[in-house]
Parts: sequence; C-alpha cells; structure tokens
Amino acid sequence: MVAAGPAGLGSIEVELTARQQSILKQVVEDYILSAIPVPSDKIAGRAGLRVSSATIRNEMMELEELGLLTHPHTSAGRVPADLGYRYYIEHLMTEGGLAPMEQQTVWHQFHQIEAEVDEWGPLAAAVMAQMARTAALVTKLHAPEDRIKRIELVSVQEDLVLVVLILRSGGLQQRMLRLSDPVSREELIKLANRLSDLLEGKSSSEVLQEATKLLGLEQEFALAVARLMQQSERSWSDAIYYEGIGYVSVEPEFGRAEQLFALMEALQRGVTLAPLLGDIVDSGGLRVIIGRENEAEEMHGCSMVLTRYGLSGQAAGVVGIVGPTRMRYWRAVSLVRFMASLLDQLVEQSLR
Amino acid sequence: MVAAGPAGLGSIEVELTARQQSILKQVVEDYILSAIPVPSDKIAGRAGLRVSSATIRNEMMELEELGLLTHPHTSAGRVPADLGYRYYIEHLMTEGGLAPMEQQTVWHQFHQIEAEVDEWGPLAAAVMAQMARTAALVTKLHAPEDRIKRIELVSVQEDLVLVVLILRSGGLQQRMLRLSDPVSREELIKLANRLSDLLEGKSSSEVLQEATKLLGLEQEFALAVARLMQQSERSWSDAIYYEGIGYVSVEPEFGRAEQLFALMEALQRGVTLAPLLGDIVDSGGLRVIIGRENEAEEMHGCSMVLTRYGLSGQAAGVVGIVGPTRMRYWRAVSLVRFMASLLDQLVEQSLR
DNA sequence: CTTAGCACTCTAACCAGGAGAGTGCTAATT
DNA sequence: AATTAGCACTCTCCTGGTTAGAGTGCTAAG
Repeated sequence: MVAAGPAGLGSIEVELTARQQSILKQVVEDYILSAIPVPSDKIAGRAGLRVSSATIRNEMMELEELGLLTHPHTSAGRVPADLGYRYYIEHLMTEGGLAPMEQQTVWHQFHQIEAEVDEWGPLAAAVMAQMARTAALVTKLHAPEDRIKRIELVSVQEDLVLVVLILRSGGLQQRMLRLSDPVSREELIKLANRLSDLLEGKSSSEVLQEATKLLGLEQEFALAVARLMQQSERSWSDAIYYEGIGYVSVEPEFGRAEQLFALMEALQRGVTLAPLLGDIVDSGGLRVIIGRENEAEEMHGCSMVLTRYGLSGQAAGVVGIVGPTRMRYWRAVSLVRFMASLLDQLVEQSLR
Repeated sequence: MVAAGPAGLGSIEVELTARQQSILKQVVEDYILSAIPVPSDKIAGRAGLRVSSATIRNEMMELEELGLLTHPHTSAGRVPADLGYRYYIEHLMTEGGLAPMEQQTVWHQFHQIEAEVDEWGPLAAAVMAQMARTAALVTKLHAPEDRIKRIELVSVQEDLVLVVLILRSGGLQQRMLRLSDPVSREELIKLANRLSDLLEGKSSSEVLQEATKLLGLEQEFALAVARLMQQSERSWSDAIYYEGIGYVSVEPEFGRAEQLFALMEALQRGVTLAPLLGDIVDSGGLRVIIGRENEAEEMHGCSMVLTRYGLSGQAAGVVGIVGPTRMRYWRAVSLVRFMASLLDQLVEQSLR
C-alpha cells in the first residue's frame, strides 16, 4: 500500500463494497493496458465476477457518482477518473516488485560504470525510463546545510584557477576563477591550505560571513567558494536528469507534439517541481501525484511517482517516474522503490 | 553566397533565366514564411514581374521539370523541392546579417556570464535557438591531437582522487578515481608533479605507451589519464548541446509527436552527425544540408546550417542550426556566421 | 512570346445515412 | 432486495456523395 499525498491533496475516503473494488480494479488495469474505454461486458466476461453486464453497469454508475470513473460519451465504456486511480493506488494495487533477473541486470549496470556520484543520476534515470518505458527523473544529491570539508585550488593557466570544493556530504563543486593577477602554483597550494583550515566545517552563510573579514586574494577565493555553495543549495531545476521522454510520445494521449512539448518545457524549467521536491526530501516516503492533483496545468494529463533517496539530513535527492495518467503504476512504484533503495546503498557506501 | 556541400552532395548546375530566378526566389521565400503552397497568381500580382499568372505557370512548369519545384497535388500551388532550396541558397539568397542591436544583445549575454569554456556552448546554442526560433546545436571544443599540459590530483577522500587534466588546447578533463590503497595528500602532490613532468606534451597514445613502462600507483594514474584523453577524443555525440527543440514542434510539418521524436533521438544519438562534424571541422566554411541530402532518414524533413568555430588545428567545434526544410535560411546563415565568429574570438582570447 | 479563357483535377468541407457499440432504463426473475 | 434479460436510445465512426473553390494545364488568339 502506498502513502497518500500531502493532506488534502488527493486523499480519498470512500467505502466501496468488495465487488465495487473488484470492478474498479479491473477497469483501471484494463484501461491502463489497452488505452480504450472499458465496457461493462468486458468486465462481466472475466473470471472472478459471476454477474451479468447489467449488474456491472449498475455498479459502474455508482462508481461514477462517487467520482471514481468517467465517461467520454454516452455509448462509450468507462475510464478511470483521477480519483479512481487514486483509490486504486491506495487500496487495490498489488505491487509486482522486480523480477530477480531484472534486479541483477540493474545491479550489473551500476557496477560496470565504477561510478562517480555524478554519474549515478543519469544512469538511474536511464535505467528506470528504459524499464518503465516512460520518462524518468533523478535529481542530484542535495545537501541543504552542507559544510566544507576541504578546498583545493588547481592552477590551469597562470591567471586561471579551478576552485574545487569538497563537501562533507561527499559532494563536489567546482568553478573556474579568473584572477586579476597571476599566482604561482606554490602560492596556490599554501592558499588552499589556509582557506581549508579557515573554512573547514563552515556552511555557506558562515563562509560568506568569514569572507568579509578577509582581504585581497583570500577574500576573492572565499567569495567564490560562498557563491559556489549557495548556487548548489538554491535550485533543483538545473540538477535534474531526465531520460526517456521519447517514450511518452508514442502514447496515444500525447499524439500532438505541441502538448507534449508544453510538458517537456514545464519539466525542464522545473518550476512546478521545486516545492514538491523539497517536500519529498523532507517527508520521505513514496508519493504518487495523479493528473489534476498536480498544480501545473501542463501536467494534468500526467502522473508522477516520486520518492526520496540518500540520507535525509545530509544528502538526499528525488527519484521518480513521469508518465501519462494511464501509466502502469504497479510497475512504476516497484521501479522507483527499487531504484531508491539501490541509490541509498550507493550513497551510503560512498560516504562510508 | 554560400559554399556548396561536399562534392556531389547537392551541388547544382542549372542555367536559369533572370525571370525564372526571380520566380524561384519568390516561391521559396513565400513558402518559407507562409508554409502554404504558392499559387501562380500570387507571384504574378507581386511587383517586379509584369506578366500574367499564365506565364508564371509556364515558367513554374519548367522549374518543376528541372527538379526545383514540386506539386503536392494537381490543384495546389508550387512548393520548393530540396534542389530548389539548394539553388536559392547558392544563388538567390541575400543574407541579412544581424541588426547592430541584436549583436549588442548577444555580446552582452556572453559578457554577463564571465564564462568558463564549458558554458559557452550551451549559451551559444540557447541564443541561436532563441533568435532563429528553431533548434540549435553547439559541439564542445574538440582537439584531435591534444597534448597534456599538466596533471593535478585532488584528494577527495583518503582513497578517492579527482584526476584533473589540463590540456594544451585549454581544455579541462576530469574524472574520479578510486584507489586500492589510501594515499596521503603530500604523496599525491609529489605524484602529480612527477606525472606532469613525465607526461607533459604527450598525446593520448604516447601517454598509453608511457604508462606501460610505469608500475603500481603511477601506472594506475597514467592509465586513467590515457583513458580520459581517449574518451575526449573519441566521440562527439555526448558533447553536443541542443537547445530550442521545442520551437520545431510548432511547425506544421512536425505536428505528429512521433516523427519529431524520431528526429530528436537521431540528433541525441548523434550518429548521423559524427562523420559530418568531423568533415566540417576539417574543411571549415559554412555548410547547408537540405532535406534528403542528409543520409539519415529521420532528417529528411530537416535542414541544417553548420560551420566550424575555434582554431582548426588545435581546438575546434561546430555550431549550427537545425530546423525544418522550410527554414529561414537567410536568418539561420547570418546567425551561424555571427555566432561562429563570436566564439572564435572567445576561444582565441582564452588561449591567449 | 504572352495571355485570356476554360476545362479539368483535386482537396476540403459538409451532409446524409447506416452500422456498431455500449449505455440506461424497465420490467421480469430469483 | 438484488439480479438480469431485453430493448430503446444515444453517440461515434465510417462511408459515399455532393458541392464549392482553388489552381493548374492546355488551347488558341493576340
């Protein structure tokens, strides 16, 4: 069973009879797989329910009144409403989990690349996208109150320095800095040591504060360091890896290119995700956002399955799947769960 | 006037009368702007040609026989064929250039970001996409026979080292390396100095050769360095920035999402581009590839305007625009030219 | 060589009309 | 009271035919 959304956002409290549940389940699953509205007799013919299509129809009307199903038009079968999906996910869905073979394959892929932290994200996204056949997203690890472990300065040209920031969370930030005056390599090493001693264990605001006390070259670097930290703390949006958006384009509901691109741009901008992601990192747990539950208009035909990975206090991120409302939630949920736990292990390993 | 494609690939040798040229020009430009087949009387009514639509029609038939125009169906106006675009570009197009205001704006954007080399690419692509309202692409600077300038080793954790490779071309490559045994910071500095002395001025193959003579830790690092260099030399495909693919989706010829995504994936894979890009870097000059002149099937509805930037021997890359065959070539060519010259200057500056 | 005129072709839009799907209701059955 | 058979009703989808309009290609005259 899957945790409900945040309070008010799509919790559902309806009592359904066993038969209604069974019907809803079948409608949802059938529609997800076929993409065509499900007629009453298709359900009736199926094993498990030994009643006629007329009875099914009566029940369906009930479910429609409750807001769980809809009707494209009079003589069409039933289609799950957003609320129907919600109920399905919270009460009816049986998670498949991943086949041992699949788990193996994924493990294998991760071990092959002997990865840096920065490469896990894209790989995880690619793997999920490929296995779910929809778009997948992974944010970078994000450490809200990260602290400096060490600063290194690498001389690239006589007046060009690469500032490398090693963080307690295990993260790495870097940026090129052009100096007003050339500095020798030896000088840089001394400077790096001094700065490291001075700023070790400091947070971004503390670094900024410390920088005001410094002068000249040291200040120049300290400010660069502070900027670098702030930048990494600020926004998620340029730290999200997407993969497999192409899969979504073959779904019938996204036939027109314009609509799909509205979605893509919304995702890329990341605006809609920012608050959500923060929330997920804080709260943990798996979250499913269905259709119009999402505030952004462009996302109304889409659902997302998201969860946190990493260590919530120190360095956490979000993994998830984005697809049409009509997505194979059981698959998506299993995948996201699995991937999150895999990344958890990797992160923990890398932090020792 | 614009350089023709590579030999055989879309050169055109036809003699056209002045009137035919004028008609072709008008058809091409009108169709590019309106996206609807151009009828004979629309041309006839226009200034410049004081002849009736019937005459225009006769000329159009001629142009069609020459393969410069086509016909969607009997009672539709004329549409330029690929060859028609080709002729237009080589003989009829008048390049607009960019308005001084626009040039200013672009300069401004580049100066604002105080950029590292790695940030120019995305910015250039974004700027071009935005100004041309189609997709744009910029490859990373690529130095075919690059040589090592210096190696730096940054200790991240006791058994985790960031290998930073500073290249003569001004490029920077880096990769995390996990060691079998911990190495102290002091040791690393010495090691970096030794490796730098040893490998300075060497190409990737020479580094590899040198590595075989080394032992233990030194060999481990030398191999990592060699791998890093090879990797950067090998493929373009993961070093291309695309922007503005969304613009393409609003063009009527890309209404269906699937088709567009075939294109996107083809671009992303970069397969189709690899040989082309190498060619362009070698030969220099501006190149326009129109519709079916491109080998890749997915690109048959598209054209590209590409040119080299940077310094051909040392560090060069490709900038360009990708759009529907029906693209505003005059605009695209101006933009690509301008952007290439701007990047040229930036690259030169950064190498001093 | 140009052009007026016209027949011809093809598309796009509209409007039946019919088949089929699937519902919602009613009345009979269990 | 719940179930179900039966049927009328509605709506979509497809087909075919008709029409209007666009723009050509040809012909014959200027």
